[in-house]
Amino acid sequence: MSVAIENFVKAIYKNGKRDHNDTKPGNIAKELGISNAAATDMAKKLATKNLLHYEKYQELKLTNKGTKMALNVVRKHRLWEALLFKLFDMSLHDIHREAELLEHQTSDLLANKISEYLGNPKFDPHGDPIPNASGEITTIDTSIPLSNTEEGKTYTISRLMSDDKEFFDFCAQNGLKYGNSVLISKQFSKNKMTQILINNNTILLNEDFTSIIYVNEQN
Amino acid sequence: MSVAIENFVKAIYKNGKRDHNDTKPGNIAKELGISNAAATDMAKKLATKNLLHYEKYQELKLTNKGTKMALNVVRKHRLWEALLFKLFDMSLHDIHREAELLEHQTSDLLANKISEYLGNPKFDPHGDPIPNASGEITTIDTSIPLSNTEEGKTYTISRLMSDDKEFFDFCAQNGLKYGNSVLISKQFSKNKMTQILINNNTILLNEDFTSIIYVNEQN
DNA sequence: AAAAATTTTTAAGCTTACTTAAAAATAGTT
DNA sequence: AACTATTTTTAAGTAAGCTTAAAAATTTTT
Repeated sequence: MSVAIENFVKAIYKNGKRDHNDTKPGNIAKELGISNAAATDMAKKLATKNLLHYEKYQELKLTNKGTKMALNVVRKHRLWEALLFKLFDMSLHDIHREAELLEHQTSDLLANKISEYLGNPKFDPHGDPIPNASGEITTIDTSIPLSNTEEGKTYTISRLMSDDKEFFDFCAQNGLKYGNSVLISKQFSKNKMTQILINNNTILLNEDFTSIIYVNEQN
Repeated sequence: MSVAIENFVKAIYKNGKRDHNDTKPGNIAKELGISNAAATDMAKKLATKNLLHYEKYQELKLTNKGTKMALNVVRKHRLWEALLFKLFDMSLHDIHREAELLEHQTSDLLANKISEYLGNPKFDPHGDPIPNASGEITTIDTSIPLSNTEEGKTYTISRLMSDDKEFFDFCAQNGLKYGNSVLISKQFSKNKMTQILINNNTILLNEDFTSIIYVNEQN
């Protein structure tokens, strides 16, 4: 299976996981930076390969086979992120970009070796869960976006759901890192801003950020 | 530049380094597993990109630009081999296969990070020299094939110049490994066999093997 | 040096993964 | 409900990197 196909099923998988699950060709096209026409073509083709269900004008739905393929690519991506993060001093954004390419050129054998070397980690450096070799995500995700947190409580950062360089640069500068603690100083419901205390610094985040930073409540 | 192009210049580079330097399209085609026609087409195309000099029916010759590209790919290949060898328990053959794919999906930045992490090694696990970031091979290779050694002398294995699984399996079983010592017990000039003593075992090698195992004399 | 064998080149054609442009269907707005 | 805007689909076309088959040139053999 080609890189284009792997990326296609991966895009459907990711878009399907989101709030407003939109997996119509146009959204997948946007995700991949290709034309809508190309996405429709590919969707039809992958339907014949039993990777997804295609019905005109409807959302694209991965079959079990398609989901398995997507999870296998996601597994390799996240294992590479974890390995590069451990070995090298590189920004999360750079690590993501390298993993985006390496994920398609990695045998199952190598993926298993990386996993073993890292002690079979359950999460990558963004806090995203790493599927196991069978394509299952065994961890239960109880985390919530920062936008849904309560004033005065303290949380642990569990996921940074983004690929964006500026976002990661901002995170790196402000200690917004997987595992770190944040205290919610104030929730401004009107303009959907959130004020947090982290590393003894007070910072103010807008919804763009509070919707992609996930946390778990500390007990 | 595409994977096909990178592999093409790499194949010319490798074939150009051999004894009977044959870089005509047919040999490159054989190396890459494509048709002669495809190799001729590609050669013409790469000439327009200033990667090689093409003259009908003549050997293909890399330009400086082409050589630089080839060495950059070779560098990434060998750095991956060195890294995988260090981190994981995998056969040299498997390591080679993974590196063959990863080499094309590796930024210069990542290559430099790998090199740095490994302490800027000069050789990969086969003993092949690793070009530096400028595409230069600074080491001087004084090694000779086992077939040219003298009876009674002891040598250090410096290179295993092969990609073949069976060869590596044989090497692994018999302690034929980069850095190990071999004593030449006997050279049979008639049938070009060589008897060596390694790890207290006497083994007999034919020319297929003695021509690709390189060694340095121990003083 | 001529004949035979091999290699290289040319030509035509294929598949993959795209593109743009226009037609058809759906979704949003008044 | 009708009109408008957007999205999806269809259709035609392109570039990369191959293929096979046949013609042209080179190399090897006798």
